Amino acid sequence: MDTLEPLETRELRYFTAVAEELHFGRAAERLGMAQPPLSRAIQRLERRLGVRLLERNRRGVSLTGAGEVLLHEGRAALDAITAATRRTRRAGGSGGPEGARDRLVLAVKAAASHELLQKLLAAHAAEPDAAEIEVLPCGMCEQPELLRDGRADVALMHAPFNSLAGFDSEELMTEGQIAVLPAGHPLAARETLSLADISDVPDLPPARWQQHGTYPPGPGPEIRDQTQLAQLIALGRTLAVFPESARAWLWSEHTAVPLSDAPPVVTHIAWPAHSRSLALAGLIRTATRL
Amino acid sequence: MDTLEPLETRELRYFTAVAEELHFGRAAERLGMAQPPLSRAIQRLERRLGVRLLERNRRGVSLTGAGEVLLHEGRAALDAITAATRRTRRAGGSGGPEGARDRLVLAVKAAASHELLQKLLAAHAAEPDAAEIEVLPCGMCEQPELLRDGRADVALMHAPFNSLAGFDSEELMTEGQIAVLPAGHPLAARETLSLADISDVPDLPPARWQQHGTYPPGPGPEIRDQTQLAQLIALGRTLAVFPESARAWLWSEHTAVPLSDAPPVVTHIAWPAHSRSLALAGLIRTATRL
DNA sequence: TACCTGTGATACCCGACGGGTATGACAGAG
DNA sequence: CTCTGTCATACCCGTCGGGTATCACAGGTA
Repeated sequence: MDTLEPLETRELRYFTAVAEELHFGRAAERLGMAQPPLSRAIQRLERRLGVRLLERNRRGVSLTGAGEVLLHEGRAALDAITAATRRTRRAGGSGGPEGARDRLVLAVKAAASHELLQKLLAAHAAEPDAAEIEVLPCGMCEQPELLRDGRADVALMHAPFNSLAGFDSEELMTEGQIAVLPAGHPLAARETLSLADISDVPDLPPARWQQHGTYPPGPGPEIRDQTQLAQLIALGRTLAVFPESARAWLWSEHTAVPLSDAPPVVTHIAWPAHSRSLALAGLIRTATRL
Repeated sequence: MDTLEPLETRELRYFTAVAEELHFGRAAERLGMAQPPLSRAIQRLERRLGVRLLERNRRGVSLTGAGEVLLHEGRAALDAITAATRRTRRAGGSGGPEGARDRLVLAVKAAASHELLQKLLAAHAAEPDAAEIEVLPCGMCEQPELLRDGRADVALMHAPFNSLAGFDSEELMTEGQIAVLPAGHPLAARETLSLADISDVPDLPPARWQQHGTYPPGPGPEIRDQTQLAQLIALGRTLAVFPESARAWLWSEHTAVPLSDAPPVVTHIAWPAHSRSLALAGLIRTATRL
């Protein structure tokens, strides 16, 4: 009876599609198949698990408690599977037979900790038998996702912006934060600022980053990347808060003022907790010795 | 070409079996199937990944580098899948429709932190809407495994014995360690001891715990559980080091002597980093307020 | 050398199941 | 009462997972 025969990957993919769309037709389309076999697959899954996952309410579909659990756990499992695929391909694919130099993919928030990254890469390259490092630039908060699904092996993360939950990590650097203001603005003349000073400046409303294709509400300008933000600051339309290392790429129309009470930004090197790769261990050793 | 069609769970199971046995016949037997289809499945897997996983050396099989990667990553993925199955079944299975009280499985090293556990369970039961807690006693080091494959949702772990890598955790308690000696032994008369004092006592060699069915080498007696250890100490054959809370279950033939230089034991409550369960959050809140 | 043994690979067959199309059942909007 | 949108059912087919029988080949062994 309770055979505990494991879920097949395909079933998990089907279920997450339906659970996300809450609509069999759209889910089937997304999966590139017809709707009836999808329905059957979900039914079979529910039968196998002995648990109702979806509530079919004649008009749309909703998740049961168990369905929500499976959606979360299933996503994690699917990530683990694609990570296994990617890392295996990477380990054996490129070079011919064994002996192919190990390759590590390092995910880095574009333009963040640039100097640190330079030093790290230089120091690592100087090591004998160092693995080849591929730098994967990424957006603000996607390092965890990249590590989880195997597109990256190791990442530079920035607390408190990235959560280190679920990863092993080592601290590399701590820095304060600065307010970046239009050079001509009255506040730019100050020696230091507090978060309160800049939280409610009427003529410099905080910019709104695009999140999942949509923008949060508010008065500030809408932006999609850091260059747009830099330009808007230069135009006197907004201000922003950055780690001190951002001074490296400021424009002449920008003025940086230290923030007295902003939480410090801690740069970590982080990797999946179960990693057992020698190449990774070498990189971490190099990083912690910087 | 590079369809990146995901690995099926079955293929992963087959591969890990072969990779562990390094022998197609035995692996097939373990999987309850015949050898030829297993061989074909592995070949197909290698073709799909475009990577050689096993080196067939006419006399036995060995893992390639990519094979080792897939073995590690695949185990993690399989754990994630069985965790998804277990937690989903648990979430929807027991009680009828929704509203069934949440249930959490708490893994605890048997007899460790007993008093803390008592207080935690009492405090939790006093909360309104508290989830039902099932206590799962386990051996010394298996809490991480239980959390990973979903047999448990949360665990009491003891640094530095358990590694917290890959989990979220909160510190609950710190305690010193004690040496537990036969009551009549000369060392038992001391006020305190150091690790050096007890590391090489000829008539009290450290006991050897069974690990994966086998015993490490050495002069000490072989044991399989804590009761056997307690008895051997009472008989004057060995000594042991425990956290202070072990005083609760000492026998009258035992004497506990504080260790001045043993690292403190820190009890944590730990859970999978991706957990999003309200019931779990409630338990953690209760625990940290103790 | 010749043979036996143990190993993984190949050849062939069958039944199960994943997937497609057509259609049904049913609730809600008009 | 019909029309529409939605998921379930019925039925068919091709693929593929699995089994049995057998092959190919390396190492011992007499």
